[in-house]
Amino acid sequence: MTMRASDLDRVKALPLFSRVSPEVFRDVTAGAFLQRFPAGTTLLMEGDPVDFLYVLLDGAVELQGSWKEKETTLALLRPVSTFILAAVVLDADALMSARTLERSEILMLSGEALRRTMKQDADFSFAVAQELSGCYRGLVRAVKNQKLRGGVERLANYLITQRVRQGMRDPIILPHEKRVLASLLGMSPENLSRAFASLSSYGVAVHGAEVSLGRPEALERLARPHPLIDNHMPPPTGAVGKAESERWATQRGRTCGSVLG
Amino acid sequence: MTMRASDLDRVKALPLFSRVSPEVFRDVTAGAFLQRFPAGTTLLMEGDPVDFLYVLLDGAVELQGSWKEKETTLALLRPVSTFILAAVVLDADALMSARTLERSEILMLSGEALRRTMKQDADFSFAVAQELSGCYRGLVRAVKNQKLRGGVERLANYLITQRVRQGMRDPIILPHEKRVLASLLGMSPENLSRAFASLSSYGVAVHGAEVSLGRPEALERLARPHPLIDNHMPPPTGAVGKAESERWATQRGRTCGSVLG
DNA sequence: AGCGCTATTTGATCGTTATCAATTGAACTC
DNA sequence: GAGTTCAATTGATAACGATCAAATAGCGCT
Repeated sequence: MTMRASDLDRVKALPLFSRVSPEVFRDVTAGAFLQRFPAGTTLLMEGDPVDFLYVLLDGAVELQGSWKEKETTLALLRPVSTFILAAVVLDADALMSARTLERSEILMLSGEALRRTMKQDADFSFAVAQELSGCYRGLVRAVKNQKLRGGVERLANYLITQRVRQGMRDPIILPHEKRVLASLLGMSPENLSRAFASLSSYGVAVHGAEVSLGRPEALERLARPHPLIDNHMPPPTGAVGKAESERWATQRGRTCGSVLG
Repeated sequence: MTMRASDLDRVKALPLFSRVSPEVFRDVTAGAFLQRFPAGTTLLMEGDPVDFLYVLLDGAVELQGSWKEKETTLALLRPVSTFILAAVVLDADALMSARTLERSEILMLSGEALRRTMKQDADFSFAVAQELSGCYRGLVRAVKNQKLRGGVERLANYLITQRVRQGMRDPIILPHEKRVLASLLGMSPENLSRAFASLSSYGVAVHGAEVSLGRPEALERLARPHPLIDNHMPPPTGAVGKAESERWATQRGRTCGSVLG
């Protein structure tokens, strides 16, 4: 509907769509619509049927899971990212809730059209499979991060990852509220505060959302970042997808959300 | 090479291959070979390039991740399961090590042939995407399980899941060593022992690998199993894939390994 | 500026989990 | 059947993380 041509260009630039023919792109975006949501809007609840592939074009989205009154953040998304691709492919219910953290612009693509197009176009199907592989590997990293590291180590590695993503600038800017970050890192907000405090002896200084990594080498000796857990992707020059960044990690964007922050 | 026709049938029965044409199946299994490994063999190390899609036909395989001398089990596989599909699709390095827990028979399919076939056949690509979606969702469940529940709760839910998988028999049989189970559940072996002990007040009695759930309802009140975390798939009547079981979970086999046990 | 709301920090305490040490148990060898 | 080996259990202790309570800081609003 009311969507700028530049928005479509940004979607087309996603690795999921960058290599498909114009016809296929037209098919899969047929009936798509752009919506604006205020901060704190729940886009999708756990267990809901998923009718659309969501593409975050502006703002911020949190994916969360819950159990017994408890909630945890599974991923934090920044533009340009797609989400709940797996549920769309399987035409299954959502395993995560999605809510906006800020005022957001979100493009919604028909899940049915996406599945139909996949069955007709092997290249597109392949691109979806690559994207899903990237998402899968992002989650593998997240599980390893969660099970193998303690809270302080997770924070230290998060900071180092952010430093790389933000072009080695100092200070880095925390892209989200600390309580949200705490949930992503799998700890209570109180513990995140204390974790920051305990990193002060490694040169870390916090001023609101600004965090200065005074002595990065000292922090790295504690954090011990590892390429098979932390995807130290270079700063995004354009739209980058999970599959892209995973391929980058091997040898030689961002689409389903940065599971490790 | 030396592989029985019945083995190929079992592979063909996987949801990944069940709907493909005979020609496509021939293409993707071209140059495949069957290997037998003793218990404790490392098939693949973290960081290794992945040249094959592995299909576990007999035995048991553990997928594990490591960091700083620590190791954790990411999944335990039983026949018939494929593994490291995501790395094959991206032609990327393995994020997990794979090792046999028992003497195992493993079919190895050329990753290059698989990718080539995907690009030629939309239906096959779609099946791969569905399988990957199932694997992805399995990991989402695993992260929620790990971040939202405590050790005793994870064990309780594991036992309930096993009860369903084993056809509601009592006692259930633990399919793996307790130390491996502990690693899967994200706790030390000592703590697993204590977790079992603390479940005795809910009717759980352990005799070696036999675990009797004396009062399943009492255990369920503690465990609070949830369909968006625990995939209570009915006992396998044939080969079932992750995508299958995820689709089952929605509405209305097992391929990349049961991440939750 | 002053106010009210929320996020964050800090302190104290409690429960959970890991670790070390030692014992028990079971399977296998000789 | 005694002895060896490794898994599993049990106990003691320490590290870690969660929770409650209270104080502080930051922010938008009037």
